Amino acid sequence: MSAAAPHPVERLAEEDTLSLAERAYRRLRDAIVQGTLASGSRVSERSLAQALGISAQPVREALRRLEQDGMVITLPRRGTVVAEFGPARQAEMGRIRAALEGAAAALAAERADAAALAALATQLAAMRAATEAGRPERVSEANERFHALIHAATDNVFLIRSLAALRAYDHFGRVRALNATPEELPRALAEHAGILAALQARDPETAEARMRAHVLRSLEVGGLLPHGLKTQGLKTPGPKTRTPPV
Amino acid sequence: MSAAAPHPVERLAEEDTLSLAERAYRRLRDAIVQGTLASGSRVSERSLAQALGISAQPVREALRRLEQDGMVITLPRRGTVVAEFGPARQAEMGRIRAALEGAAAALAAERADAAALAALATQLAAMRAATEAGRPERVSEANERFHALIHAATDNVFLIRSLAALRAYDHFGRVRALNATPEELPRALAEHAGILAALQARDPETAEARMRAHVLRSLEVGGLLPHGLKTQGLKTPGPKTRTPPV
DNA sequence: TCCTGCCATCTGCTATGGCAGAGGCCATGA
DNA sequence: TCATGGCCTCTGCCATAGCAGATGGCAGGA
Repeated sequence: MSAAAPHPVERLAEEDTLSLAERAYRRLRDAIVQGTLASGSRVSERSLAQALGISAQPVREALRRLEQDGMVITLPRRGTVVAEFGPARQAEMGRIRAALEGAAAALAAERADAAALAALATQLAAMRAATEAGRPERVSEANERFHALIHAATDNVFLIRSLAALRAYDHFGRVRALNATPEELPRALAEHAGILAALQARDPETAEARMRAHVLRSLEVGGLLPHGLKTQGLKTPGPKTRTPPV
Repeated sequence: MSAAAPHPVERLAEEDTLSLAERAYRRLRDAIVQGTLASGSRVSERSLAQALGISAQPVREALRRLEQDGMVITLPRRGTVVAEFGPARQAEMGRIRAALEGAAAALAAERADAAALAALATQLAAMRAATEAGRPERVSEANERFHALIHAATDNVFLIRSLAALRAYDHFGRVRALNATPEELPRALAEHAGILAALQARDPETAEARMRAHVLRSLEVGGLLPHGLKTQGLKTPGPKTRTPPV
C-alpha cells in the first residue's frame, strides 16, 4: 500500500502536520483510484489500522469520509467493502463534477478578487509556457492548480471539499486525456483562457457554460464519455461569445 | 437543544436502530438550520457529548460530517465554531443545489426503472391531491419525497448524500416558498409534472433543464434569490467578504 | 508601564478496551 | 442426507483515558 500521492496541490501541505485521519484518508483514496485496493475488497478498521501502523479510530474516520465520497460501502455491523469503480462509475462522477465545476465557476465570477484573478492568470501563463515547451506533466500540474484556485475563489467549503473528492476520482483520467492527442494541450489551454476571461468579465453565465463544456469535453477525450454528448443543454460558446485570445 | 426534526423522509427510519453518531449529526444539523445553535457559537466535542448524554466519539464524527457540509468550521487543536449562516450563504448553497439536482435529474432520466417512475407518479398524484385540497404541509411532504425519489433513482451515493445535506440547508425556506402566494402550489405541481414527463421520456437534457429551473425559481419565491432570469442579473455582493472565524 | 516566560486549562486528536450484532462452522439429532 | 441450534469469530460501534498543541492569565523582572 505504498501509493504515490497523485495530487500535487495537496502535497504542498507538509505531511507531518496533518492528522493521522487525514493521511489515512488520502492514502486509502489514492490506493482505491489506483486500483491497489480493488473493487469489492473487504477493508476493516482493525486490519487497515494494523497495516498503516496507527490506531483504529483515525482509520474509521477516513472510512467514513470515503463512504461520503462513494468510494466504500459499509454495512452496519457487517463490514466495509470498496465500491465498484468501473468506467461507468467514473463517467457518472465526471458528469456530476461538470455540474459542480460549473457552479463553482459561476460563483467565482461573482466574488473572485483581484488577487485571485491574478493568481489564475499566473497559472494560465504557466500552462501556456508548459504547453509551448511540450511538457504535459507541467501542464497537468498547472491545470490542477487553475481549477483549485477557482474552487478556492468561491469561498464555499462545501464546493471546495466536494470538488476535491470528485477530482480524485479521475485524476489519472485527466492526465491521460492531456496526453491523448497533440492538439489536446493547446485546446485545453484555450478553454482555460476563455474561462478566465469570463471570470474577469464578471459573467457568471458564460463562466459556468464554458467550465461545464470544458470538463465534459475533457471527459470525452479521456474516453469516459461518448463523443458528441449533449453539451448543448447549456449555451455553448457560440461564434458571438467567442473566447478572445487571452 | 430539543430540535424538532424537520425532515419527514428521514423520520421513516426508526430512531432506535440508528447509530449515535447519525442521531447526533441530525440533531446538530437541525439545531443549526433552525438557529438554536447560532452562527459563531463555539461547540466542543466534550460539551456537546455531555449535553447529548453520549460519548465524545460519536459527537466528533457528527462534527466531521457537519464540517464537510460547511455548517461548522474546526481549527485543529483550537476549536469548532458554527459557520455563518445568513441568507447569502443559503442562497449560494441553493444555487449549488440547483446544479446538483439538475445532474441528478439527468442521471435519473437515463436509469430510472419502471418501479421508480411509478413511485414518482404516485408522489405526483399525492401532490396534486394535496394541492387541490389546499394542504400546503402535505404538498411539502410529497415535494420532499418526489425529489428524494429522483435522487435514489440515480443510484449514486455521492449525489444522494450531497443533496441530502444541501436540502437540509433551506428546508424551511422551501416550506416558506410553498406558502408564499396562492399560485405557488399549482405552479410547483406543474413543474414537477414536467420533470416527471422528461424522466419518462428518457430525456436527460430536458429533465436537467427543467429541474434546474424549478429549483432556481423556488429559491426566488423563497426570497433567497433576486427575481429575474436564472442566474442572470445576480448582484455581486462585492469581492469576497472574507470573515476570519473567531 | 511594558514585556516575558511559566503554568493552568481549554481544545481536538489518538490509543485502548470492550460491547453487541451478524454470520460461519460444526456437532448433534432426526 | 439434511436440518438445526449452539458456539466462535468477525465486524462496526462506542466509552474512557490520556496526549499534545494552543490560549489566556499572571507573576516577575526590566
